[in-house]
Amino acid sequence: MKKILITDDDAELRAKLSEILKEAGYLTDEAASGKEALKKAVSDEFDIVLLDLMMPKMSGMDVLAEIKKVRPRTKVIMITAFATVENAVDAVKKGASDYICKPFKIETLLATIGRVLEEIKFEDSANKLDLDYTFSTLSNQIRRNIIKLLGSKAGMRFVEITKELGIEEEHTKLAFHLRMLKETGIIEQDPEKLYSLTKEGEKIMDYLRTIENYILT
Amino acid sequence: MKKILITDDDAELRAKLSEILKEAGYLTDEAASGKEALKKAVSDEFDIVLLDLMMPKMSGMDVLAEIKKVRPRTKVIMITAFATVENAVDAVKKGASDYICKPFKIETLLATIGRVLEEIKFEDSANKLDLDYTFSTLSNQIRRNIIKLLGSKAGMRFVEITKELGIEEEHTKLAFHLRMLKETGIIEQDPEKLYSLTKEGEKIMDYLRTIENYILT
DNA sequence: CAATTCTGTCAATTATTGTTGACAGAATAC
DNA sequence: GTATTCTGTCAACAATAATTGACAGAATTG
Repeated sequence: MKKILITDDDAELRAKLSEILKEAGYLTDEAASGKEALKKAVSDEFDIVLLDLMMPKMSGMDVLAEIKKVRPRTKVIMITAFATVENAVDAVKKGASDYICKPFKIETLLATIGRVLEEIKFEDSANKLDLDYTFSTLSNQIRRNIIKLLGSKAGMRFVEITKELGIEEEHTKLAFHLRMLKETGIIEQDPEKLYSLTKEGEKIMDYLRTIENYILT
Repeated sequence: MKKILITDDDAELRAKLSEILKEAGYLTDEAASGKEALKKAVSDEFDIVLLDLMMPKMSGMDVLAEIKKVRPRTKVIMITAFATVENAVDAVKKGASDYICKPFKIETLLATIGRVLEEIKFEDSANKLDLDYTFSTLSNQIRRNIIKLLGSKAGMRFVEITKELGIEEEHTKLAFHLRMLKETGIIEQDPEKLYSLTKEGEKIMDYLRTIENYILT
């Protein structure tokens, strides 16, 4: 069940939208001001936030920026009565997923929400693949050790690595994991056969460090 | 090759210790003050830091605390001429691995270092097992989704989970992963057959969140 | 009560991962 | 140049993980 936060200073409009969206199968919550919207978006995780630009005090644009900062994965749909191309472009640049002009038809809103939710699905599956790949790479001790080793010292030779890892007797094992890491683009070899982390590899080493510190503390 | 940082304001003693430790097969570096020691320990990762308590300016105890804060896995061996039980207890509480009184025999120092290194080895292997287990659990998409789902909503029934994950047709698959998660103590079931995360599971969900946020940003 | 849905287990099968020994060209040492 | 060490490949095998279909008791519905 997807969660949508409706932000508008017009209580009547909020109530109406809330009713319609609930009928359409969404969970809804309401916020009367930008400040309230921000507060709710931070404390609770919404899939979508509907945000009216022209609200007193905090401008919708600022709220948008703040929400995206704290909840990068929450999608924000801007709603405004005074549409300009500049505003729209600005909003999208700041991370808005879409931009609707008042007055709008309910179908327009529902269609927009549907489209944005499709985007979420797509992004999620892309991220999942990435995570699969990352976690399965990191689920092996030897590979983790290789990554850490090359992270602390770039450009090592084959023997050097076997020695550091204490697996001099099992060099084929090392060759296997090195090949794996090479195929997945985590490490690379220069013409002198020295192994180093790729950019991607450094990123993964960072994840590893993050988690290790997390577990150790 | 293990790296040891020797901290003492007596240059002669430092040089002597450094020579001995190098002969014993260690990499060494020296620091003349607590401040210098802290700086080096932060910028470089040492396995062991030898720390003299009675140094001008920053007290050894403070340096100890700072080092452990930044480098929780670096082991610190305190060395002091004025040993008291209180100091020793205090040092160990603050995270010192051992406590040696001046004057000491070289054999004592080497033995202490050897013992502490053994501890590191032991801790490392324990951590590695933990990491293996964590990563291999997380390397499966379905399990990650189950964990996230139960993290957002504790106490779900079997069908509910299949529906949320969109695998109504493959219920045996879900049963398999649920059993795995149950066996590894990540999730549990109450008498009404509702599934929830265990404490351990919540911890693992935290790791997952950490990494996901890391990857997404 | 009968029918149906829910919550599994189990065994068989398949897919994926990891290990090992045999072998060999390239580089280096002597 | 010869011997030795380094840096692999390859195929066979072993171990582990994941999927699937058949089945069944428990709970719920009607």
